[in-house]
Amino acid sequence: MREVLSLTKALADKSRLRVLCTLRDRELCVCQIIELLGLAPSTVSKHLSILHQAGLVDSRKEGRWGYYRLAGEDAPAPVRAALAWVTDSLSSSPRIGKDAQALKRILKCAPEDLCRKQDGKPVRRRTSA
Amino acid sequence: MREVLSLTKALADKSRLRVLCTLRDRELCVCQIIELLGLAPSTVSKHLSILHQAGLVDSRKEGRWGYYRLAGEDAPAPVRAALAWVTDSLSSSPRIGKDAQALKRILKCAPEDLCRKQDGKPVRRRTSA
DNA sequence: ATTATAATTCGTTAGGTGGCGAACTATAGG
DNA sequence: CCTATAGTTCGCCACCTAACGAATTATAAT
Repeated sequence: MREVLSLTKALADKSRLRVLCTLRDRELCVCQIIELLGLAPSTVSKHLSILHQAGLVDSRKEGRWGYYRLAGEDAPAPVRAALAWVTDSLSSSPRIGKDAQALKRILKCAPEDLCRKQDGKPVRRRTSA
Repeated sequence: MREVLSLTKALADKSRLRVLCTLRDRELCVCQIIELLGLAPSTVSKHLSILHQAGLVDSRKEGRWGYYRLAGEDAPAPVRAALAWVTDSLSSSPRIGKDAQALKRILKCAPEDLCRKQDGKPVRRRTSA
């Protein structure tokens, strides 16, 4: 019961549903998810932590960069079923469609550019000469 | 998105998950659900209202008595999938097993007896004579 | 009609949750 | 070593929500 409840609680938030749907097709860097949601890094980190604790996403560290992806085939059946249900039920949602468009734009930027933008600083590589 | 979110929020509560699992096999009267959960009638009524608004349960009135059952085959696909996921994922939960046992006991009482007990009054039909 | 009662609605309260910024951690680069 | 930075943790605040009892509604029984 506790495991299922941690799943349903993790799914009971709009931002977290958006993250799961966006991760459906590709692994993403934290800074890319921050850009997508338009929320403070601390907030996004908390969301990802909740998804991770529920077992819905896996994560890996590569240097300073953190990457998240949907839980794989080795995940428990309830987790896999939940992911299938969510991504399926939301596949035709306008909001998720917009996110998919936004992701295309985000993927054109290098991750470091995103992080600079998030600090409110100009992207040096582009502003300097 | 809003519909899915109303579903996940409805599922993100222990009492509501217990109700759904208990309704898996049979329609139940409100007073029986109150007895099962051990919560105040007003609280249970709110829970049932949330489940109903999310489309997870149907209800009918018969005189003073209210009955609830799981949404049927005419329900939208996300609803049916959610119900299948929940009841399936929790089928082996100890808590749900206990509820199934408790339900057997509850079903042996007439509904009116349950309601009297809930008022803290003795069940007259049994205490008298 | 009056009373009893199954259930819901309302008002309140305590605890949970999402949001942010500041401080912190850990890694990359000078 | 020292600075910069990706990400997390912490502290705080605003809002939401589950819980209860009281009041209300609607139906059955006397």
